[in-house]
Amino acid sequence: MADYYTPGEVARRFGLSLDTLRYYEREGLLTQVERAPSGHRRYRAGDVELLDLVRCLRETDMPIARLREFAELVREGDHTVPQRLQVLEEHDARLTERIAELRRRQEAIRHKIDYYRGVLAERGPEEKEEVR
Amino acid sequence: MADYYTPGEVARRFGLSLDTLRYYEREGLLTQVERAPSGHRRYRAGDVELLDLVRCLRETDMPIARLREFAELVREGDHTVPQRLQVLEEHDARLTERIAELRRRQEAIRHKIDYYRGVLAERGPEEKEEVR
DNA sequence: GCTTGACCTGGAGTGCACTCCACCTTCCAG
DNA sequence: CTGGAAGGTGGAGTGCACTCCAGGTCAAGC
Repeated sequence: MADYYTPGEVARRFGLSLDTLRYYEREGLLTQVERAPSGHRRYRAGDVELLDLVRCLRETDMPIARLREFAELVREGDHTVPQRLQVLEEHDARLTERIAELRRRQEAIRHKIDYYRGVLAERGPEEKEEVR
Repeated sequence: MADYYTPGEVARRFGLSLDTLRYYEREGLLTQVERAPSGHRRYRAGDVELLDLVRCLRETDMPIARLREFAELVREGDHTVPQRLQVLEEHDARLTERIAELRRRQEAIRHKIDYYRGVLAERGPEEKEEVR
């Protein structure tokens, strides 16, 4: 139990494949990951923390390109906090809008469901014989 | 003002491109669309209604393959209403789960935003001079 | 020492949902 | 009657986010 995580551990923890993990690194979504002398990756707490945010943003559909920009800001240092904040605030707003849209669409779908239920309720009774 | 819509009208109405409209038809997401003798498509009220549902399901991320299955049920006739209902109910449940997940992720993102704001508030005051 | 499982790299391949293109026909306002 | 907009077809191309693969190296228990 050292002070770092192996690729396998990280992959399991976040439900990502090793390939995805490496892909994210190649694409610059993580700060440079340390290596053992053997070349094996060693994920530190900071890597895991950033990855946690990355996954959070990915699962809310932030595109890889935007995530890369964000990761670049992180790499540039503490003076980019205002820009990072802006990225997150904008994403938060998008997310609010997206959730609202999904809710609206869900409403419409539920109306359709109700309509179909009505159809079944109306014709169901007298067709019970016929159908079976 | 006839009792049908042209492709352009339908595309504008739903915010889809003509290519997408034709693509949906090719993929079997619509019931067969009528044609004028010239070959031009004529969308009837029924087509528009189905397309409205299709778009609703697409914008809530139902895959094309599943939409095709649904459209096939529609083409098979009224006796498939129970299956259609099942498809919609399942999608509704998925959607509920998806919305809940987005909300959870949004919570996490907002925590990060608050954290960044804290960072700025703490170091901001004495750096105001320095920064500008 | 050897096997087995985890890890490495560079690069190719995949699946999805469009999107674009070339080239031809049809419609309709002036 | 004509020019431009709208529409048609088949097929190729695109962008995104992975995902897979070959052909190796490394670590650890027996």
